[in-house]
Amino acid sequence: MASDGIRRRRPLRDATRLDGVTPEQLAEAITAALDQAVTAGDFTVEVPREVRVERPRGRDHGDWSTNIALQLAKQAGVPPRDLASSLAARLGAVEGIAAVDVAGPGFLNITLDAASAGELARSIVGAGESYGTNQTLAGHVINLEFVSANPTGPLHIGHTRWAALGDAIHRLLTASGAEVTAEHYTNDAGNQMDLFGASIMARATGQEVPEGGYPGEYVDQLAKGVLAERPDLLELPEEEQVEVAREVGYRLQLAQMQETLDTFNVHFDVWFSERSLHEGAVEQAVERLREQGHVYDQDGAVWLRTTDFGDDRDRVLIRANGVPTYFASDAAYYLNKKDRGFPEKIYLLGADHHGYIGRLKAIAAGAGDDPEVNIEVLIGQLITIAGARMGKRRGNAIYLTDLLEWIGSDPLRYSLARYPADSPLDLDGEELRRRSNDNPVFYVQYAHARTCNVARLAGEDGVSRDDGFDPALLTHETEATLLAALGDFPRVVAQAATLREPHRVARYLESLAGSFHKWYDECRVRPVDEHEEITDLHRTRLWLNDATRQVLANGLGLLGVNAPERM
RNA sequence: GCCCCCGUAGCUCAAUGGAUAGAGCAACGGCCUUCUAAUCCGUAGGUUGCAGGUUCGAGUCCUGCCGGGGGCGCCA
Repeated sequence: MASDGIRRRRPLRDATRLDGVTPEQLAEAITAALDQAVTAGDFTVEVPREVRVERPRGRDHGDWSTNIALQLAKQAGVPPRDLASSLAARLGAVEGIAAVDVAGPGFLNITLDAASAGELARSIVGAGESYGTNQTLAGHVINLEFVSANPTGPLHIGHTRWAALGDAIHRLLTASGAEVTAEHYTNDAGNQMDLFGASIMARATGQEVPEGGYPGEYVDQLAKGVLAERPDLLELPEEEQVEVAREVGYRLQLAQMQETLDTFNVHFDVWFSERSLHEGAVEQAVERLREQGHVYDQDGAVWLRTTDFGDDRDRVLIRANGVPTYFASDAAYYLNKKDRGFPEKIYLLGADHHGYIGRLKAIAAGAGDDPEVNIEVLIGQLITIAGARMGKRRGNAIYLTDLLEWIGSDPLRYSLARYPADSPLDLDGEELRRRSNDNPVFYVQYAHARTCNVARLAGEDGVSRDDGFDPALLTHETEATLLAALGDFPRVVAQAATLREPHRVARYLESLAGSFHKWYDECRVRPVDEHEEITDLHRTRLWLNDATRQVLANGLGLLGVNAPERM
């Protein structure tokens, strides 16, 4: 809010309703009404600690509704509609509530008066970027791991969905008060790295890549890069050649991955190297699990008895040849996260890794943790993007860089964040490319650009928020709808964070953009021409316009999508 | 064989156990000397795979089938 020292016209009246009527206040009012009804002897019931207020689908059911009467009717031994009527009579007297209706089997539909509802516009503008943040997950300390690619090639379509969703979940959890570390586990140890080095070396000398190596065209580029950095490569002793190719190639490839993710607006706090676990941590992890009594030796190998914790078979930690398995690294990594002080560890894995859940939980249990509390695995179905060009590249891989060039970061991120992770997805690439309302991202972005345009032109006309605000003027049906949508945002954020479902934010934004466009169509913010006097109606609508801009921007920000000022 | 996910409009997908199951695309029809027509308004489109069960109420939860996808290495 402006702090220009100028007194506003209605400080006294507005001061009594600074935040409008929030869902939380409504819930409290309902609880109070229940208490009063019980005290008055209307019925006897145990008043629940928390009453839920929800936004009905349609405006004809009011601004907010609650099913509390339906829930308590049985216990109270009173017909639900009677119980609802008792509450309605008491709620109707609450300041800011214009009407309370009993509907259907016993729903309570609550309609706010325009002034109370309209106060929200000013609250949102005042809160700015912080509107929507909440404390639902306060106190949660979370390690969020996603993507976790091998650094032996470019990120491909399989990583893309998790990059978009993981980053959005990171933002959602943080916005809901959790302390989150976004982490990428780089699988830079093991046999595949040697194959990677050998593949680069082969291409550097014009040979075919070895059996099981990496055939992609990018390996040629890496070979050139390695040669540019190490012109002496081919003069080195043969054993050193592969090692140098591997290490320099690794560095180049990792840098490229990081650059691509940066372009995709995906950010990690920690890039964790698997190698760092092979300097003692893996052995220590095996010993720690052995001390807990879950490790045994058989056939020359070292096993973890994961069947004790629900896995369908035991797993090898150290092979008979003395080399630790990938699973052993995972165990060490888990203990490392635990030691670094993360009670909650969230893993985002592709559907092809779902067999890993049992093993990860066994590790947690074996380490003395509670798998149901300390581990959360989100499994995402794989996606296909029809029309994606893959013919040119060997290996039929679709790379994230291709998708970024072809579709663009915003439409790609938005499209991936728009669907729940566990639904299989088949997107049409050409549809995502089109700069039209075929793609909902432009619908939402256009709404944002429109709010910016309105604000800019209104400013040129001399309409200023600071000159007046009278929420009682926001009486149009589309204004009530828009305000109700704006008020729902914090709950949507909290729910999306709790359920780890960013698509709820996207769907919400589409609905909000729709409410805005309809309002824009019906209600003018600016004077029609220079002869029309500027009134509080113009100014108050500008508040509402700017509040909408803020929520659209905040919501798009949670998805890692830009909010353009012009389109 | 065992385990996980999915099945909703012609297509891609929504819907904290709630009211008349919703959007977009595709189809058809209306509004541009307009605060930006990437907007808005309207028409049409459904036995939520099938059969039971749980309850005031089920697309949602439970059981069994049918169909699609994925997973079940001393690979990573």
